[in-house]
Amino acid sequence: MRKYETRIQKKNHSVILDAGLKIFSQFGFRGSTLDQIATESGLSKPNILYYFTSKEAIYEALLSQLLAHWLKPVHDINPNGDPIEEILGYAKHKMRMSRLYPRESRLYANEIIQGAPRIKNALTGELREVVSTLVKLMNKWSSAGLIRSVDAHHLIFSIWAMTQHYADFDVQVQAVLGEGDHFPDAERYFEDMLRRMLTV
Amino acid sequence: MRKYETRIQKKNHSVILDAGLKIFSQFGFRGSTLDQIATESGLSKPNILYYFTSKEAIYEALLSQLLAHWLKPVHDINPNGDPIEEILGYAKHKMRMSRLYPRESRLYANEIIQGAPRIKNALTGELREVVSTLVKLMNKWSSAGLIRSVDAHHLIFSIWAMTQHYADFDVQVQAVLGEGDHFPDAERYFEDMLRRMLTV
DNA sequence: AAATATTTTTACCAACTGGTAAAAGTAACG
DNA sequence: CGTTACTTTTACCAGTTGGTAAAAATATTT
Repeated sequence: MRKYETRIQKKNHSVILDAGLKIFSQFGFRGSTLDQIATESGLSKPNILYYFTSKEAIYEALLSQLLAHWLKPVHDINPNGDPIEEILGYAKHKMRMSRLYPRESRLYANEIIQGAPRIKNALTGELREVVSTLVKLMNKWSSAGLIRSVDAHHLIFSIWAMTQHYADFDVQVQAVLGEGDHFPDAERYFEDMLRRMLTV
Repeated sequence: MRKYETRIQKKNHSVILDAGLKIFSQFGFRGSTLDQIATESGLSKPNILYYFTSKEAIYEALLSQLLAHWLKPVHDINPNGDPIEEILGYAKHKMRMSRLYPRESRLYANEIIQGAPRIKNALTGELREVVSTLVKLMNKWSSAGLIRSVDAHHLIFSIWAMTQHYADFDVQVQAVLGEGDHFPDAERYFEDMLRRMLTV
């Protein structure tokens, strides 16, 4: 018997996930085919099914990492730090993730737009929980007069909406502004917006 | 010979477009099938292809209305009106459209996320043009000291991002906030945000 | 180098896909 | 009511889809 995971397994596993990410993020689950993933990964279709039991298994392996990935920066928020800087830090972190991981963002967007059929439980579970905690913290801050009194839920939604927009609607942004990196300007605008919203 | 469009044609044409909107907005172009549209519309597949030459023709008929539809409220902006109220009016109008036409919003989102393969020309053409005009107007307003000086392009993006978020990510919003109509709160938050951003 | 475990390829398949041809059915006009 | 124009159904097809079985090829261990 061999070890649990061989070199080859480790490599092909990640090659397939990477190809899957590229294809699924572009076409959604139903619109993607194993043949596309096979071509993209340089492996044959049956070879892919040697590593993953099905097309769905690849997709779910990708999805399962996603939510945790997006929620990680929430946990970096320090309840004892300076409120405005903590929220701004979170927003900036999220924006940076949109720049660095646009495919992940689009995969998530596709899943949500299509009704989140395979992730709804995580949304009403983990996501709701995390948001609830964050909302309580923000409300505590605003009660203490440290930030302006705003609807914390919708503040969070606006952070998500803005940051994800630059990843998911990249084509549109590029069409309007021309090609190039527009994140620096976006970040400046966004920081200004949040400071205005939160400064008492 | 008959008239150009019979009753039956008119009805089935719209029945098919409505079914197509529902299916395409949920699965994107590649992920949708004629059989789904057939089932949804209550017509047989060949019958659908009697009214539209192909699956793509249905999709493009839907797309062709979309951009104009989204841009209509921009043209209601009155350059001689009160700047803040004009921008707010636009934002509110856009938000209302997200509530009333979530399927259209999702269809558009799907198309953009997937790289806008059949609409890119319209983005670099009409959309860019309209945005450019609006940006000039906003810059004039801020030069005249009527609104705060902000990056007009990113202000527009933030309006789009926020409004579309409530349509496209509806499942997520419902998962976090519970089921119900969250547009009133969203609109209140959004109005507050824009006033804060734009008031000198 | 033989034996064993792992990886890849080849050859398939049944279900589904977008689309067509032609016949049958229905509506409307004269 | 018969003719013509329009609509729908039936039967079909070639290409694609996710997936399998089994053999061939390659690594790894002993």
